Amino acid sequence: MSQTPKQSAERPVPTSADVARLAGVSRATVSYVLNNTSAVRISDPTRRRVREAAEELGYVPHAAARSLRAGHTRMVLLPTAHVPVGPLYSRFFNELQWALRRLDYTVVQYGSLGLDGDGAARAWAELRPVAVVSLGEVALTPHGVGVLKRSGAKAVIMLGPQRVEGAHSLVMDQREIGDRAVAHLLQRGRRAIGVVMPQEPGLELFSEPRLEGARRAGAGAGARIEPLPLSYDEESAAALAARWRGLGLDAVYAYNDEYAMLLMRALQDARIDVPAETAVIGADDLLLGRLLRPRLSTVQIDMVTGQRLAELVDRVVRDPGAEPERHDLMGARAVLRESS
Amino acid sequence: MSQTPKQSAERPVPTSADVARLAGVSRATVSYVLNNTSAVRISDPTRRRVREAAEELGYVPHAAARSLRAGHTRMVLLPTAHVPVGPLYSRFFNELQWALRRLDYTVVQYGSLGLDGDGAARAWAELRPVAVVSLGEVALTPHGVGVLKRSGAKAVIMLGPQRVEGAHSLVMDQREIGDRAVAHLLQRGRRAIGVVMPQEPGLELFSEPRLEGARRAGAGAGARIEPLPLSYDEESAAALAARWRGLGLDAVYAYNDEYAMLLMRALQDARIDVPAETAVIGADDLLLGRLLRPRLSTVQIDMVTGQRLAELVDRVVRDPGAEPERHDLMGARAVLRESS
DNA sequence: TTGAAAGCGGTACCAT
DNA sequence: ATGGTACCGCTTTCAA
Repeated sequence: MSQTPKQSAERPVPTSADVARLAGVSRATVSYVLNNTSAVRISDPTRRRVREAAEELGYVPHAAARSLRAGHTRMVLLPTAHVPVGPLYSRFFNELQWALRRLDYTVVQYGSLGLDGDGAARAWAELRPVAVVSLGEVALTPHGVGVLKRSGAKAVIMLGPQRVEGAHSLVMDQREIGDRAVAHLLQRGRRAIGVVMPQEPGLELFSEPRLEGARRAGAGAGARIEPLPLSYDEESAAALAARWRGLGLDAVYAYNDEYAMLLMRALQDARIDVPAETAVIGADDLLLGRLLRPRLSTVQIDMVTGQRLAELVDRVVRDPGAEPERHDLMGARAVLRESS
Repeated sequence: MSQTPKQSAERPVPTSADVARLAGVSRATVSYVLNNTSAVRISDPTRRRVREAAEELGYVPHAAARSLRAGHTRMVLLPTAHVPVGPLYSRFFNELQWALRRLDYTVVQYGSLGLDGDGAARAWAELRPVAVVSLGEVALTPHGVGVLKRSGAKAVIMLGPQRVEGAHSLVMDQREIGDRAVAHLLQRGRRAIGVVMPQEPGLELFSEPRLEGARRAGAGAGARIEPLPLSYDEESAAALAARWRGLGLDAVYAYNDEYAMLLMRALQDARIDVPAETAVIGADDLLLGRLLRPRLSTVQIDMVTGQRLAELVDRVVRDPGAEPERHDLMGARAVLRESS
């Protein structure tokens, strides 16, 4: 036991048949004992022998074999491309994992970086998950939804900026955020508004609709809306700040709090007064945004709770026949602090 | 096709036998065609028929059945408890995922929230992954390593604060970080040093060794080291700042940049001059730390690249017999900005 | 109370 | 060039 098991690669993995042999019973009995099958009475001595044999061999059941036989899994697949950053997101994610586990699902995040919509759906379908919950980073097509359902997925739930045919959709309309931000700036008397567009890949799904929402809000008031590409580094921010006065803007909605903090600092370093000369607003309501001076105004976003989403998953799994629902669950409101 | 498939739950999932029947060939032929088996010649017309049949039925192979037959998987399991926050970590994570996919592994994150070391190892072993890479959030015991290896895992790699018997260990000695931070403060002439201890759960694995490193560095110079519990909210920071002068400290190492930013702001609001009265240093070298004034000094941490880790995984999988290696791969160095 | 055996969905050997 | 079939590990009915 204390010896280095360098031959472990050679030794075959113990199966229930090995346990049965060692305990002197049949494989059926092993299964009954280890699964506590209530429909069958097994004598206590036998139970003990089986348990000891399993322990001694270090037997661990083979999940694939089990679910193959069962014809279904309890796997909930969460496809991820980029691990999303931000405390809002990660709190949601942890909640969801925890809640699903409590409902006896196995939560598996499947890295789908570099797969297109249909290829990804195929790869997911091969795993025969009982449910797929897409957080919107990987585009899900109606065809992809069909593939998943035909492969036995009871629930396909899309959490993201847009609704997908055939899937239950939790629509987080990102346009709301841009809308609220710009509406807030308009209300503060601004009329020439920049909208920061992050250059980092993978954010377009969020930044584009936010810009659209900003445009919508601006159009109603005859305001000017100006997209501003920005990379998440100090040089890019400084460059933008250097040509700021030439842009003729009196306000900026900076995608989220991180970009807002970055840009606000660059503006201040370029001697542009915030908020007097230029108002700044972010989004996400990060704690860190309150640490700068002036305190950063922001758009607070209501996120669905992991608990609620887990309940939806479970409900749809139990009753897959129901029509795909569409919930609009995003609420967003501007929070005035000091930067706008 | 355009009709709502509300009966989809009823329709059985198509198997390769269904494809064979529709194409008028045997299951073997289906397998050959769809896997492009080179050892076998199949006529082009047959190939086409099989492909069309598969397409028409929406056939997707069953990964569990395949790996059951094959006797092994290409799954690399990444257990996660809390999704870690921070750009450093998420960049590493994305890199690792990408690099492993390029090496033809399937990357699966398995949520292990609320499982203890051995229970978690068992749950992982059921999936029969070819490799397990623990990022240190879920404690891995020597016994757990044994379970995994006996279940067929070729590589068990532990990336974390401490080495684990039997596993390849990439030791990121967190003590280094506390050590460097305090050494830096000593060098700046400070002698009474607070060490922020986050109260958020799940961080002890990092905060405790960092404190230990701080103590070690302080002991050599006869400095005073004072642990300071702090929650990640403004109230907690304000409360700590309010009693700051009573603590008699002239410097603080604040766990990481986020806590450092929070505390520094609270100190400033309490009219404690940074760095004159109290020096502040964080860790992680976040971009946001440079946005505060004074700019936050920090400890920069070398993280192993995802690429390198993926290569290690692949190497160990190919040659599982090799003795577990132990790499000390953490480099850390203090970066003087303005807050210390 | 326990055992024998079928079968889940693939793959690959051996025939034909 | 293609088909028949044994087998991977486990669960579950049916018999004994």
